[in-house]
Amino acid sequence: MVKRKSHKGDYCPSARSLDVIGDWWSLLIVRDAFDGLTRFSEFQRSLGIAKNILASRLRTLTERGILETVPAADSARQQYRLTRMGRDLFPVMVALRQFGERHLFAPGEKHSHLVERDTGKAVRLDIRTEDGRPISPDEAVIVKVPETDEA
Amino acid sequence: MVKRKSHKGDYCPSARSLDVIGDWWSLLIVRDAFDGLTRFSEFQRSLGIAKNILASRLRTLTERGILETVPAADSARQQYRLTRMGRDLFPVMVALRQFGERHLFAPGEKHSHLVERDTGKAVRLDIRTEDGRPISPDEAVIVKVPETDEA
DNA sequence: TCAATTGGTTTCATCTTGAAACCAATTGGA
DNA sequence: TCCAATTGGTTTCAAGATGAAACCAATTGA
Repeated sequence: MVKRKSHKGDYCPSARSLDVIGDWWSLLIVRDAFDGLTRFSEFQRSLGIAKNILASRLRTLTERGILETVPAADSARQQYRLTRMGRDLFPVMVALRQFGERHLFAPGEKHSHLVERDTGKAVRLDIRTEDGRPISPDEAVIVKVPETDEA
Repeated sequence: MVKRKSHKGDYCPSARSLDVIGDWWSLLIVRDAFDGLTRFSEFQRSLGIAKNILASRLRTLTERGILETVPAADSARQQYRLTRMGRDLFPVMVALRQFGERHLFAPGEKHSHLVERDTGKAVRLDIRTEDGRPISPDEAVIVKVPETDEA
């Protein structure tokens, strides 16, 4: 779905990612999948999404390799589960969460938290160089791919 | 814009974030802003977005505190610049980029890179506990806010 | 000074979304 | 075992969002 415009050919990896999961519902579905939901009705109840839209989103997420359907275990129905690729969206979820926590809640307003299972410690994202040094955003620059011979 | 549904009241910070920047164009505009673009025409050329849609997005991003307009420096026209809040979207951009690099490019296919300005070293995201231990996604769990008195 | 560019707005056709009705298959309970 | 409810959708249709193009005032540049 989402025909309006495609960035599939873009050299920017962020743009391609948005091409795959950049609509309103897809990432919320993925979030719920991380939260353990697997069934059509669970997603629908959780999100309050129209059923036709949910069906469409589950279909494209599956086509694109973010979700997979597994025949079942206890039931004749199917389950939707995150693929390896889908699980690799975890940092995106954490980043969105961290931004929301910081800016979108009033002081004192309650929200859910992401913690390590065994210790209960908060989970955070760090931006680092490949050799492990933490850096701040303004020290990072994007190096474009050479199109003709310009840097 | 984007009237279809709101998650403003949601207790999940990710959902609220998607409420603010979760449409097709907004994050691409933010990406370009990180890349140094400031002018209406620059965004339009870079994204190939319809002008009415761009105007609408710039307006709501500004209303929501992601961008701000600064009167100018060399010109009578305005500039759009990331606010502090907007700059805090950087980890989201990096996360999307990292996902795209990993899964959305054919082996050998070229893409832009994010590097530290001074050293040229690649920039990556790490998921860690608050005390700095790196952890994997499946060790993290979401703790919901107690609604009535259920955990 | 005059043409081109910028930064939009308006209009309109097309596409997407959402709500509701509908339906076959599955499941759960009496 | 039988029937009702639930699940996992699809179809239909109205309303909303998007995109292209035309248009326009203000700015800039030569």
